[in-house]
Amino acid sequence: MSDILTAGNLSFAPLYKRVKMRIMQRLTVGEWKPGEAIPSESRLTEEFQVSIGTIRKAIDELSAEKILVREQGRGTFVATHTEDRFLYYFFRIVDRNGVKIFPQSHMLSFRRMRADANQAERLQITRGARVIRINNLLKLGGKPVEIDEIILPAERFPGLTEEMLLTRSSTIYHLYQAQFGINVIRAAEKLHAVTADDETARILHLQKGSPVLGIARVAYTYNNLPVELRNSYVNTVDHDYFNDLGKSA
Amino acid sequence: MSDILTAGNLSFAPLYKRVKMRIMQRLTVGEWKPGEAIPSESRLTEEFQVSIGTIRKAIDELSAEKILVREQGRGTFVATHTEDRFLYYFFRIVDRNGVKIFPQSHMLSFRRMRADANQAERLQITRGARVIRINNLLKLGGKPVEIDEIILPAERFPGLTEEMLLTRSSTIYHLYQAQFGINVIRAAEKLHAVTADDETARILHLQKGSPVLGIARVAYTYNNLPVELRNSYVNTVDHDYFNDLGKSA
DNA sequence: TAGTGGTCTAGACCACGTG
DNA sequence: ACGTGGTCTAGACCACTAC
Repeated sequence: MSDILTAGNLSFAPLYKRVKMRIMQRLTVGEWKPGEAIPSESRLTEEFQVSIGTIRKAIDELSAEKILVREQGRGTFVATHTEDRFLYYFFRIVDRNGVKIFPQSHMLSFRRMRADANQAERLQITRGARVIRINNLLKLGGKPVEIDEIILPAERFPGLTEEMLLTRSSTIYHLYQAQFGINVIRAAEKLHAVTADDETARILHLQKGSPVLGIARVAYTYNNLPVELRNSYVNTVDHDYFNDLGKSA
Repeated sequence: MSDILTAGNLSFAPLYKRVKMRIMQRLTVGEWKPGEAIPSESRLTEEFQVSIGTIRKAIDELSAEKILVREQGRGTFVATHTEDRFLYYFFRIVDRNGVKIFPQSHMLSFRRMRADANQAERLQITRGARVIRINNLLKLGGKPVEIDEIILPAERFPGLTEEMLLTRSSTIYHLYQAQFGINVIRAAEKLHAVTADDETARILHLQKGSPVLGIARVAYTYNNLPVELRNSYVNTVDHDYFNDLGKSA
């Protein structure tokens, strides 16, 4: 990703890269929304006045980046945060047998506050800007496994209420998308082992002073724009964080 | 990867998939060795009697999987374990500022032994088969950060000696490749937080009972064949394990 | 049956690295 | 100057989905 495109200059980029960027632009402004089909390849040829091979190469890259999803015989769709996609890309906790199950989320608190220096820097907003802090407990198979502290820039989530989070039926990333048009497509995580503080230990049913896996995440939407901060602590007594290195998928 | 191909049946797979598999076959048997150039695309056209577009699509996938590396104007090469590649794909530890530096490895022990049930299962060998156990200490900027226990199936590493490991000048994956023709292309890791045992704490300059990040890795070569087991413990006081979710690269 | 994405071909021209 | 991979085109046919 770190090439001429992220640098902003695409005047001299290959045609298919420019087509790709024009498609991304239209996704960014919400012309084609998550779940919807984009125009067919042959229609895009007319629109962009390039050959179908060039269109295909642009879409190839976008679908490799999980921004678009192709379905033979049906069309090409803007990626949505279905449970599958969430489990596959953004939730890495597995049980001792390597099996991943869908977590149940329980909200512990919801509060509006101001960004401190660190949060502001990571979210690329000004210090003191309004943010929303959400604390969740995730259970797997009924057992408390992870606690999350989520920080959202309030400006990007206008009208977000506690009620909306309590009544949501699917993942929070799906809510960002459906309610605020924010499509999380990437996240960077830093993991470390720490001693659980007393409250964390209590909530995760661990003894005082137990080690937990800490995860600091920044989630991004199109154009590497940060939209969510998340600090998590995971009880890894019966679960692991799974990671596959060197895979393309 | 989990499609018709890994299932072994490729009679009805698309032509480019069959070409890809024929190329992989020749990599597996060592006809083209890491670092060497494979024949040019136009030469492969003659050899396989398919159009250049089909060859390109096959190579596209292999280079997306980091098995081949294209270099415009020069040719297409079998991927090698250079420092860059190692750092990028198989070494995830960064310092507090997110900067990755190349680790210095110090061998603590080298021993031949027999696989226990768990090792045998993960390496897909028979219980009691000969294995080699290597313990290394990794330092970053002179500070002890990670200890590794590496288990290798002896059969795949004939003639591996302590001496070879002590005198190697590059990464251990490079040694597997140069000395034994084994090219690690993928690894699966499970991470958890644990309390360091006393010896681990001592070696990593941690207080007794400190939390450390435990990593259990299985490394694979072509065709998902496991070739190395690795259990690591990382001092995450000044470092993190970095992971990028949802990226294609 | 019509429309979609998936495969495959054949050829032209460009950009790059090497001699 | 030559050979390499990179881009782009135009068209044919196949496989799948929906109506």
